[in-house]
Amino acid sequence: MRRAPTVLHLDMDAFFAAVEQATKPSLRGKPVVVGGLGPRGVVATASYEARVFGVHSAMPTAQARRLCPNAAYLAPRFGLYRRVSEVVMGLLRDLSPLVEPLSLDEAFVDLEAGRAGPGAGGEWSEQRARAIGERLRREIRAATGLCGSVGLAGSKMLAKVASERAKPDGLVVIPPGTERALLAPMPVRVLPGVGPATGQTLRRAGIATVGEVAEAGEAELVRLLGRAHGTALHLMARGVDERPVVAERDAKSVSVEDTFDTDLTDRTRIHAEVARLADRCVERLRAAGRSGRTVVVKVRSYDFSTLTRSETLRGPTDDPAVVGEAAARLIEGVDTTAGVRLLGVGVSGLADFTQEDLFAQAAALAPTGEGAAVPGAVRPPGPAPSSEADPVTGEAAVRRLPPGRDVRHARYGPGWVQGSGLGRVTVRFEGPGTPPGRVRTFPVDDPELELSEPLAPWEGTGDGGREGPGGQRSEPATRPKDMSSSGTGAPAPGTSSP
DNA sequence: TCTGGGGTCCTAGGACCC
DNA sequence: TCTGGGGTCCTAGGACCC
Repeated sequence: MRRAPTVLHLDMDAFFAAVEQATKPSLRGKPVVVGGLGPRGVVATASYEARVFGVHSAMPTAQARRLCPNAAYLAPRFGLYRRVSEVVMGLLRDLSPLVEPLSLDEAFVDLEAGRAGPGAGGEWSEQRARAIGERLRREIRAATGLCGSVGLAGSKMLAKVASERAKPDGLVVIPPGTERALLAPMPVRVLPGVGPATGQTLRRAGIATVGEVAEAGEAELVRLLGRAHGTALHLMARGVDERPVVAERDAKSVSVEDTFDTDLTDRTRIHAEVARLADRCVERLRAAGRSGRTVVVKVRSYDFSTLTRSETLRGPTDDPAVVGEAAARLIEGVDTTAGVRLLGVGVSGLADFTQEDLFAQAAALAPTGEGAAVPGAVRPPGPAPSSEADPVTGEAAVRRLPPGRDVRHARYGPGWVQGSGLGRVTVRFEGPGTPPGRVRTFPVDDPELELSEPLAPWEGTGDGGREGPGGQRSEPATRPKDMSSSGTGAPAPGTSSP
């Protein structure tokens, strides 16, 4: 256990919603809900203004609308969130090479592994860690305009507990030595790995607080929860957490899934959807430069019961045809007559692309390497099939103009879709660097209106010259060493640069 | 208007092998 | 001629996390 609080946990505040507010000035200070907007959507993130009404993550969007009808309901813009996340993670890597991202908006940092660690800069102390955390928060705000909360402690678990207590927009240190007393009265749910089911099991055993878990004894916990879970919990409850911060690991599986607005029963349609999902899955697999051996099909029924069927190939593949055929075989064996609300296709048992190459080479050299007989052995050279071309139905058109979507009008410049329907679309014309903008309504097929790429909080809308995606180098020049004393608190509007 | 989408890890049983 | 064990792989399901 560390003697100084040098494990840092960063958690961005209401991340998706905050990015939306940073790039849509009219939404600042207002309730914003980001998530699925369809009949079966759920909330991904609610802004703090929306949380006041009881809206929270994982809540059905329909329920959120009842609780907070006046919020702005927006479809997620993952590409933009990823770009903002990369800037934030870059700031973390300036603190230490040992950064472990947990998601787009969360990461651990091992400060002791940093350049400023012992050997380079002397002893660690609470004061020193706190100063680094506060500076980080200023840098994040200066670079992105967003708030992040920081927790500092002697272990991952406690650092996370600390950042939770720091929210919103704060910093909390849990000095090593104080953790056990701090944890004892807290509910078991704060322990990582304790969810609804484990919480229930513990409650039935008369265990409600972390202190009671600590007193329960390892044997009892193992009996209740199984070997791995029981021993882990026993340690955590006493504040013992030696898990190291580990820089990002390779993914172990890739999967895609779709929930349908209404349940599917038609067999032909189900097969077509599985084929589409297989293609999308392989696209992602290839983009990651990986291949995999096990193909998984997932089916969620009308009653929410879920099953999976899997098949392991003789060798890893990234061939869309091979994955598609395996998925088709697997779905063939599932009774879907009662209705299907979700379908998914995944690939696991991932291998590096290089290994796949060797395998493919070996197979290609084999005398009569029949592709079908040796699944995954041979990949035809063609490109991965592109995903389905959307038919230009009315429904599809609406799908492409979901609330929040970036558009651009030839006369009025960049803006975002506030709503659409009945052949019309309402657009608010504003951007990261502008004051709150006005709303105008157009026919959905207005030739002067086109889809456009998101602007990041630090990208001014200026004279409207849109460069499109790929402006990697137009990212803010993040130089935290130079910026540490110049945090103005506002994102640079950057209106002067073309 | 009940319940998204992307993951991770663990358990357990059966097959198969030594 | 029998109740023996252990390891690994595969499949399926479940809990949990963000």
